[in-house]
Amino acid sequence: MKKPNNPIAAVDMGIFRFDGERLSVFLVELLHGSFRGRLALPGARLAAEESMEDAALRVYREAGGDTPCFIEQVYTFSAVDRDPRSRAIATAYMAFPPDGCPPFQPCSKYARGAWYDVFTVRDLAYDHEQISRVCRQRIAAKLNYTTIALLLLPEEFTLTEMQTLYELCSGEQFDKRNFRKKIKSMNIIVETGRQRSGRKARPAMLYRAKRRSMELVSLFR
Amino acid sequence: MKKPNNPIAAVDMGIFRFDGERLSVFLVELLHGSFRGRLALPGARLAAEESMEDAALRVYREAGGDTPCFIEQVYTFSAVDRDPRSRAIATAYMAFPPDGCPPFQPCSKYARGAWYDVFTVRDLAYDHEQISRVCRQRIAAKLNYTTIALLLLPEEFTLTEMQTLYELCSGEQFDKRNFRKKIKSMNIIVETGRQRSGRKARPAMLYRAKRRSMELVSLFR
DNA sequence: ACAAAAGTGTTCTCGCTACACCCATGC
DNA sequence: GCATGGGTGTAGCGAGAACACTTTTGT
Repeated sequence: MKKPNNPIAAVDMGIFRFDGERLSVFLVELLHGSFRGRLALPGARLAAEESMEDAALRVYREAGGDTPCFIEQVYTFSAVDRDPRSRAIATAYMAFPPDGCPPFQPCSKYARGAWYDVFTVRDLAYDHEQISRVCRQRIAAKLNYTTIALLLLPEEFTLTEMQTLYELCSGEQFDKRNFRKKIKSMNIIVETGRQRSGRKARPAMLYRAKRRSMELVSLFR
Repeated sequence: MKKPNNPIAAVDMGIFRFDGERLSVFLVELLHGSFRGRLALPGARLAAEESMEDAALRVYREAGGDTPCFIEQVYTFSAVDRDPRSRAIATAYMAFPPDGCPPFQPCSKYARGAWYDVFTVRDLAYDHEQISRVCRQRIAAKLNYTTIALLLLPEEFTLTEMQTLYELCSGEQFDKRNFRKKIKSMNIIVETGRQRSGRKARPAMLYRAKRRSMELVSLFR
């Protein structure tokens, strides 16, 4: 019959941010284990009196964050050989830090941590490249029917930045006039009245989210 | 610090079918444990050398099925008190049996099994009512952007049956002419040429899926 | 002055919505 | 013959797609 050898339950966390130009994920360098020295998503074993959601928030803090402005369970990965040391299943979460939070400083269980472009990361530990890809796909999907973009963008953003986020995640280009018309007609953003200058071109209008929560809306496709 | 007390990993399986009138879920009566005598989704602990997907297929067979025509991971449930006996996390899967499969006969670990209307089931064991609801929501969501309906419908079906499925899951009514026009324009079904008679009204044309796999398409909303 | 990015409107097409009556069968 | 559910078409409207030039700033 089945062996009662119980796998370890763990949480792995994809922390994503968008700075107006690039979508990045926060990776840490592992200090121990067979993947020592490799980059990985922050993660932890599930503790006894802790739900996955609790564990996910703990992992987020161990990575150096305080309170995310968004967190969501993504998928559970359970391939038998995904951890060469011991049988482990990992439930992946993704989270976005709020705008203006201090730089992430991971706790001592990691060598260091830094942000990496989501579309070019390679050679992650475990199956974390796959996990990162699934998170990306989830973000891309949710851009089309929620206001998740407003949680990923900084508090004040330009419409060009917003369009860049959509284009990066969908892999296709949009017409500038149609994009702006669509977004403006949706009643989800307001002009701040302020402008962003300092770039070597005409300053852009800054906008902010009307509501800072993820809502279901019909956007593209 | 965290206690290394490792939770049990389990799979719970929502098996759904649609008979043309009602969406049903297969439930078993538990023989053991604190929920003895109660109805529950089929489930099992994850075995040592088995991925979640393997375990899900095993649970499907233990429930009396052979090979599902659709299976998908839905969500992982991990509330600390979801199992009063022991700390357990459950990854929920949903599956649909193929049309014409023999009636389900669950294995000896259950007292019996039967199909129950998804919208009226009550008093399930553990958090299985919640799991069943999340599966339902997943089905409702996927009806709008995939051809999952064709996997839930019998091999030959009428357009009225298909419309009933959409109406039950979405909770709203559709115009018959518009629904048929939309479905026919999508190039996903073909007429069989056969009709369904025996009802006390005009016989209905029977259709079948052009392809028997779930594809991404834009349908409603 | 020129390079760089911001900003802006109109036309056309196609898909969605609303809507009502006749048809084939069982009883 | 009547009750039941099956089947069909059209007109109007709104949303999405295609498309190019002017404006404002930095250097």
